[in-house]
Amino acid sequence: MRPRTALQADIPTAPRKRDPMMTRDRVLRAGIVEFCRHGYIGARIDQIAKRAGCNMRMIYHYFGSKEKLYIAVLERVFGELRLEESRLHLGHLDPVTGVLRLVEFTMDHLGRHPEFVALLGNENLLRGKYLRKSQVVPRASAPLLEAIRDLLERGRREGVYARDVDALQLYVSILSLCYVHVSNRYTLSITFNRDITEPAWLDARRRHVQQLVLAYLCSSEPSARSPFSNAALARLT
Amino acid sequence: MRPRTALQADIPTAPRKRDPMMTRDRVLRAGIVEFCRHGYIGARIDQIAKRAGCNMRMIYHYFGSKEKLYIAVLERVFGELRLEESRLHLGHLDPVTGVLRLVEFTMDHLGRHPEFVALLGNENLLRGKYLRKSQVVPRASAPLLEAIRDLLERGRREGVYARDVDALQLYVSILSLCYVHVSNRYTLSITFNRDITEPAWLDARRRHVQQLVLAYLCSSEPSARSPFSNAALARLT
Amino acid sequence: MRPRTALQADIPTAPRKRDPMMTRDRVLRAGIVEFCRHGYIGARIDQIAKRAGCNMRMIYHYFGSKEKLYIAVLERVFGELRLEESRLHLGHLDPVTGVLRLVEFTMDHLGRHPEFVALLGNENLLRGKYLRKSQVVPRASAPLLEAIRDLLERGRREGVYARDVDALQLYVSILSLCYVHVSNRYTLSITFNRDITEPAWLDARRRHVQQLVLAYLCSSEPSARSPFSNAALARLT
Amino acid sequence: MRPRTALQADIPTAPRKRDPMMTRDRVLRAGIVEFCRHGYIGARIDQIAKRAGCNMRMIYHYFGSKEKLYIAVLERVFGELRLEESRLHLGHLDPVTGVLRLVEFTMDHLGRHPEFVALLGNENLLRGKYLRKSQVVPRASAPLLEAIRDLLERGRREGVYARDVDALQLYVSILSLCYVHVSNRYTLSITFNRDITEPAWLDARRRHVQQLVLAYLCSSEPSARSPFSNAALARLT
DNA sequence: GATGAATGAGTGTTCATTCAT
DNA sequence: AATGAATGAACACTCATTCAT
Repeated sequence: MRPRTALQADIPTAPRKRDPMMTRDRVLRAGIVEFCRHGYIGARIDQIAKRAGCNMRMIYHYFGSKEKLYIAVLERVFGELRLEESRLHLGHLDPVTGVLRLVEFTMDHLGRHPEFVALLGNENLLRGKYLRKSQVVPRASAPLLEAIRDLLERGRREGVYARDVDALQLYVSILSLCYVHVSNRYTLSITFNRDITEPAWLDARRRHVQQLVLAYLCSSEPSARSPFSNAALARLT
Repeated sequence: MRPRTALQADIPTAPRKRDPMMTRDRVLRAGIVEFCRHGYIGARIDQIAKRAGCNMRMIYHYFGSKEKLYIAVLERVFGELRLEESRLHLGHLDPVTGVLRLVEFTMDHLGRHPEFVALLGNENLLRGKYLRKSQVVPRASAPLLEAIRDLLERGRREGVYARDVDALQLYVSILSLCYVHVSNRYTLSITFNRDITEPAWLDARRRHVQQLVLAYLCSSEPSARSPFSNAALARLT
Repeated sequence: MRPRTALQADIPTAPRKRDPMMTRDRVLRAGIVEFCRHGYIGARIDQIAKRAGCNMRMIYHYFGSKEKLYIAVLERVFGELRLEESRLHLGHLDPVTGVLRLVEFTMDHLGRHPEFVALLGNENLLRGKYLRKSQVVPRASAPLLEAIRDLLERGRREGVYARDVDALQLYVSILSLCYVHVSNRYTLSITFNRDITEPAWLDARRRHVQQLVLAYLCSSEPSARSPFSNAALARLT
Repeated sequence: MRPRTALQADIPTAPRKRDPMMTRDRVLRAGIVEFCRHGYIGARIDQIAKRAGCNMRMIYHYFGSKEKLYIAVLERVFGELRLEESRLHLGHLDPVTGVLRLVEFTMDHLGRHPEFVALLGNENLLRGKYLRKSQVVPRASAPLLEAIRDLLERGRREGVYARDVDALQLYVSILSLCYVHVSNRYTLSITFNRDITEPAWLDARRRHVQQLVLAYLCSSEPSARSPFSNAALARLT
């Protein structure tokens, strides 16, 4: 059950006559595709207009400028992610299932939206210049962090999680493990001479990441009696 | 011992007279900065010239085109990474120390070169179009993978590593864990309302990542008797 | 009755407001002048824009590129020639009148459009690179050749023309005799130290060319009894 | 027996060491090729340098500027033509043979040097701007005209030529008839959909032109009793 | 005599944006 | 609401030419 999102180019081709909201929406979705594919600077508004099946002038009519359209795109795409995250209902799942579900969802979402990943990467190239201007996005991720914190706490109480883990560090790790093989799929495939976009490799990666995360959460910190204790581990403490 | 590299904007400002190799090098280093900061499309030739303290024409004299300069930049920056990796001498270290060393180095290198990370991100936005054209880069990463494979094998033989791990998966994970908080430091800082570039957070991250990796390598696969086994884990096997 | 054509620089200077076809036409006519005067490489887009009284950008709006504008210019100028030729109605004239009419028209047209001649010369310098790309021009000259063929045949039947002449050879000769004193008027005037653009000389030339062509068509091939037969003529047969 | 000229690209490839006159000559000959092929504006001095197997700086050393090199090229190429013309010794030939010889030579020379024709065309595009600056060329064609005048006069005296012909008009006609199918070979081939550079067509053309010229010279002016006299001829007188 | 480095003024072309209808 | 025309500021790249060795 993989929800479809606006990232696919499923913009209706027939330009409905005189349907303002429709046109606005078509422009926005065309913008998502264009900005994801070419970044902010690389995006061409005549291409967006063409893809939206409307006049370039319409884009200015509805969004005012390239920058404002771009910000609208950022908000839409982030909003979708946060919305879907909220639907995971992590608070209703047991700690292990919850973490695994989050990993699975994150990997699926990024895997299904490689161009959203590209958009993110581009926004970072711009040092967050536009995301910062958004009124909505910066406030939206608190619930997720709270849900993770809750999972970790419950896991500790139930004795299934052995460590005291920072929720943000954990989420950044989960995100990272699900992100780079998507964001850097081209350079990785080239430098390691291996197509890392093939389904078999991606399946292996999902298992690998879930085991990584769980092994960490469920094992205890290294100690003198730990089987993998040695001199090098001293540097970790 | 953290070697400084060309990524910092430490290009001598005084345009030495009639020093061809010097000029070429200054252009290359100015190109690294400009391409890292603005990506391929956003980079401006005249800005590179200005930063290199030379005439725009010189760039074409030495590199022929924006594209060729960009490829030279990619090769330089990748070459540096691979060179430093080779100096880790992973083959001379015991398995645990070796992995920790690799994690440490990767985190340091990416942390010290956030703009190299941006360059990578941009090259992926372009779908690897230019990296693919390089004659050097695609061939350079085999040694690293071989070194990791060797570490894992020795760890297994010595009984310190419990799992049969794919070297590429492991390296992609290490890279990921060291990469995203750099590549996405702006969007993460904004969405989580927390400055993740501050040294304290980065130190915590280093420990977190090293523990994550080691916990995974040293623990055994989940089994029926495992303390953290439960229904959810069935999906992992 | 000498129709004026676009070759003269009679482009209205006042930039009418919002008249797309007008603007397009003004660009085309400005292009004719600029390309004729400086050739393809020497022509400057900004000069064309200035002459057309519009923005450089408009040229790309209407024609797409310098090359496409140049091809449009070629097509316009050739089209004009072929159109006027078709209006001669050679088929309705008796053979002698027809040939004289064609000579007269060709000399007039080239004489009135020395810059079209320059344009032709330049296209040959480029080895026909652009004319070849035209969809229209290559097909347009068949009717003329057919009309000449008809004139020659009727002349033969009526006994007024003594020779069996190839229509293409004849037309190339007529064209040549009307062409070079225009195309090469500068070098000829310099090397022969004589202004060959003065009306008196041009009038003399017209008579000379008409007599040359008619003398050839009406006389019979040299034979043993021919008054101008001699040893040298042997080489002609 | 077709004399070779500098127009062929027979520039020795080995850059002789320290042979000033040699280098100068190589530059000049490379310039002929480049200017002929691309015209004045289109010619690239780095291409000339490369073809001459020397440094761009040498061109400025020997010729001072692109313009001066171009003028030197004009003088060389014109000088060659006039030199060869003088070797025809028209004064020693009987009138018919002389004219035929001149036609033959002109057709051969232009046919063998299509790129010289292009150079001429280009110089006319520039309105003779550079040829005018030459000290040598403008004065060199008087002997040829004198020789033609002598041929015509002798022909009249001997009774073989029936008309009183202007020498310049005749020469311009001969030149024209030998010139356009070379200068305009591309546009003619395209517009008439026929390859006019094939040997068979050129052979036919030579015969055609010689007959055309001789028919004119040897026939008398049209009169009332002339077989080809009709109403239309009235306009010729 | 000979060379490679260096330069400034263009050149065709592109782009986000505004005007007029 | 919607459109096509029009614009000015860049942009990558080129060229004849000069400088320094």
